[in-house]
Amino acid sequence: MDRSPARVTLKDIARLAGVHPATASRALDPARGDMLTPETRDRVRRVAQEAGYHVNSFARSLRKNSSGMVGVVVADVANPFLPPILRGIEQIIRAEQKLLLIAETHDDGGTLLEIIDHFVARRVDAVILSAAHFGDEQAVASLAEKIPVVLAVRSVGSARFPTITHDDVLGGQLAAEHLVSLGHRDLAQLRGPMDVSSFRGREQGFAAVMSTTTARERFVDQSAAAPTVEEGRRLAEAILDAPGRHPTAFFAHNDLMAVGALEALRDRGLTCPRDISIVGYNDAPLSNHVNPPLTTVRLPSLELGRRVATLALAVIAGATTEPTIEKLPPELVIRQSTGAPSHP
Amino acid sequence: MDRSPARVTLKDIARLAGVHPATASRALDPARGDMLTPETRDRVRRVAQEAGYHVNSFARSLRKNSSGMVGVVVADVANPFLPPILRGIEQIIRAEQKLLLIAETHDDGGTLLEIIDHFVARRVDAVILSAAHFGDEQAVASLAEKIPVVLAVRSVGSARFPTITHDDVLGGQLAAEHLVSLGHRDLAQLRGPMDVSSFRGREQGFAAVMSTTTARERFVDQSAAAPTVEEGRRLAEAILDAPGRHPTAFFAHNDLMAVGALEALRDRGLTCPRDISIVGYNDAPLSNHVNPPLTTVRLPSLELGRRVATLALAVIAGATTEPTIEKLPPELVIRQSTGAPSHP
DNA sequence: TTGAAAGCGGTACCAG
DNA sequence: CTGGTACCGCTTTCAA
Repeated sequence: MDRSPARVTLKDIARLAGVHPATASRALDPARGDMLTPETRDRVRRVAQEAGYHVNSFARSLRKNSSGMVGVVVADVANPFLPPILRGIEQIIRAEQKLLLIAETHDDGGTLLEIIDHFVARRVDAVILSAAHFGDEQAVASLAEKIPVVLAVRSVGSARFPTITHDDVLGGQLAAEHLVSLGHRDLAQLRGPMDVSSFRGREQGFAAVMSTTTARERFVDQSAAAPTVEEGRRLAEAILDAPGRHPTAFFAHNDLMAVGALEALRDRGLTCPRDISIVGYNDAPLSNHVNPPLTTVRLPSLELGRRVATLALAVIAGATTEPTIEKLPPELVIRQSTGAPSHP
Repeated sequence: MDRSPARVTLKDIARLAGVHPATASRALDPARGDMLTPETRDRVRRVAQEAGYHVNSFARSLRKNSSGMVGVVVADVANPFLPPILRGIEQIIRAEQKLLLIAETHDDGGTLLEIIDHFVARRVDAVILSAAHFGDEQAVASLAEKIPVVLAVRSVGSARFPTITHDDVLGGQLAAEHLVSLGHRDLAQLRGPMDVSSFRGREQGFAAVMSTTTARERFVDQSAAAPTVEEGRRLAEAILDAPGRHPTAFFAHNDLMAVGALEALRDRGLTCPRDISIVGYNDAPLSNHVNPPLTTVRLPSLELGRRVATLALAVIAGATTEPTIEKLPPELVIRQSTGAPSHP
């Protein structure tokens, strides 16, 4: 396979069509095509077509100083709630003829910095960051000096940047209210990583409801290092194995963690929801098929993706970057992992 | 936010360091750094560091005619077996200081063509294609004339291109042998889209075993339009609602389809595995937590990602593109959705 | 409406 | 070891 057939350049097309490169450039640009005689334009286009011409996007980008790419930073592609967000973003971005550059941090600060460097070097038109931690404000600020940045899903704490998240506080409230209204009075949270705004919000929304009722929240001093099945199991075990009565309900900050808690129950001969009710978060795929089907909080992720991409486009276009922070409302999905406590 | 602080260029660094741009260029390139006096080199590097210099990758790429990016085409990011593959690819690619460009086809041929165009225009160094259909051979061939292409997961049928897949035929065999050895004699496949090599392979592996035993495979004329829960349910329903006795075992070409079949059983008051055993495929997240936990076929996906990326790198480096086709062996994971037939 | 020329920011080659 | 120079392919003034 000979792979360097000296690619066709604009000059070639110009020569073939008997015009100046500048003219060829105009003919091929839809926006400026009508500066030419239709004949010239069509001739050039036809020649380009036949010769299999493709612009060299480096040259174009170098000249225009814009890459036509939008960078997306996520913590972990494997997180099942991301795909709908990515899809929403992609729908909007592709409609603009731009391409998506996706990178993963694995929640590592150093990797985030590296990725930012890459994105800056590649002059992406904007960065959509959905992997922020509370500590990342500096890094984001310095990035934002160079490239438009939009925060998705997770905020950095302050409202310095345009941000679109799910309303995690409301989500935590919904979970708490549901459990309290079922009659639970002794509840515990299985908390996700506390340096991420999403989990912090859920924690606060939940706690806020607790403080206005006769129910009380079990003090748990640990939180998950990552929102995984293993960590959910670990936290649940710590609570279940503590001396004294166990709580009658768990609010897990994530469906995977909820599943981990389910495992811990099962190991101890407890059943859900008879002994302990569990609310998850995200409505991950198959969470309606685990045993028992999970009561959870569903997020408008596709919509979030679309909005965040639209916002990014607006910022690229130079819309005033009022640091809005918009929160999309979640929805409680009641299934079979929650019920009234059996010994109230 | 002023976003055009006239970015620092190599010329600026050269001026600041009192050297010629060409020298600055050499100082900043690790590969050519030792052509200079250590003092000059370090001075330039320090200046660059302090000034916050980043190469303009367009300029570099224009000159080098290489983008430093590898394009990955997938059918659907939401498919839960993709993340480990992507992770494997990313590990290898990032180690090479290259970036990943990810695009989705949604299994649409037109979209594939568009994406290919984008990738060609952006001069990605290589394309890793894991969204191929049997009909795509032409498109791939024409792409391969311009850019190194490596096929992942799905082949196009012929062995014209370097390809690394899972061994789907073996996977189908494992499923069939397992069910037959449990005593099943009347079995059916819930087939995935038949224009994708993976599903075709599974079908053939399964059928091959059938033909060497006394078991027989129920004729089912439909296959899934997409490997989803809904399609799995639809196919299962068609079989269950057909007149006469139903088979005692299903081989679903995908875990999601298996879950759909589970739904269909439940609706009809049948239970798994007592009435019908089900084998899934992929070992998707949570497939060990559905009810009952799925017997399935596990794929070495991370490994596949790593190999395919390594292969892509080799092809970029100009290694002879002998159109190898390598197949990674899957593994049967026995859980509780399979058992001996109750009325043999 | 079209052509000429300059330059985007680097890198590579040749000379010194 | 370093400087000079040309040029990668395209877009964009400015003139004609």
